[in-house]
Amino acid sequence: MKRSKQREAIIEALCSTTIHPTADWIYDEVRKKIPNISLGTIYRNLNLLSSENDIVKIGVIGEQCRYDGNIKPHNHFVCKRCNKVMDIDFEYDNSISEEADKLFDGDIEYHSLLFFGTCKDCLDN
Amino acid sequence: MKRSKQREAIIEALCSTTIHPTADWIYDEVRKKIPNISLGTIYRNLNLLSSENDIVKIGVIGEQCRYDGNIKPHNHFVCKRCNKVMDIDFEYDNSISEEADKLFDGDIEYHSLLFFGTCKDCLDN
DNA sequence: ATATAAACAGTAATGATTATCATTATCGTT
DNA sequence: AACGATAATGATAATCATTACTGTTTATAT
Repeated sequence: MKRSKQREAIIEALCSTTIHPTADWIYDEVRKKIPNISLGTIYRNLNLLSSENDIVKIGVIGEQCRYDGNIKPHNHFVCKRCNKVMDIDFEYDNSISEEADKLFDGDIEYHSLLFFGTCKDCLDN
Repeated sequence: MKRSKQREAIIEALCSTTIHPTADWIYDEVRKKIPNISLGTIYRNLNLLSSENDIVKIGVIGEQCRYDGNIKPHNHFVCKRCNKVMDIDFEYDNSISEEADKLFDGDIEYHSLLFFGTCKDCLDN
């Protein structure tokens, strides 16, 4: 894998925020520094980086895929009303993948735990 | 909500299998009984039923959304190689949504726990 | 400096899902 | 049993996030 300033800018944008952005958001953000970057480059690198486990592909929330620059194991809350994705600090056994792996007839590498509901902002409005 | 034989056939198809099918699979299945049913009807009803909590929308795996007729709380395993979705029998505390709700500044309704890895069939090939 | 392979920008294509709309089916009321 | 109100449907078009393609540029090893 060669270096590229585009890829570095994508990582920087992703790590600068906790909103768990979409490809579009990252595109807008990176264009401030590299105005002619292509949206295809954003997608190509997000896929490449997540396949290398340098970032986390959270999955499709609403219409678009969400990404996370924080690769430390943690869980997410998704607001069903506004589609906001937030980190959720919930102490539970993060080794459940390993435990499940022992019981499962196949190979379990990792897990994803998502909580769904309504965020405070939406409850207040 | 009025009855419709299309919706009933969709529920029947979904409950007849454990493969956690896509809308396309259900479309093919239901067409055996109702040959001129429309794909739009499949999508419309799957969305309606999941919003009424009569079925479960697992989410997008690979390219397409997967559904489950089994609404009893349970977890899923996703094979990253073949995109197969399987039920996984893993005993853990299903009340974590309620516990997380107490700690979270917002309203948590439910959670989704997905395990990712490689299934036995793929490991053998 | 040059070779070569990866990465890029720009654009077109793909394909799952949703929207539209005229028609049909359901169901409570008469 | 016919009626009226409205939910649901089939057929098709539209949407739009993501991926594929192609000719050009860039990084890096020799």
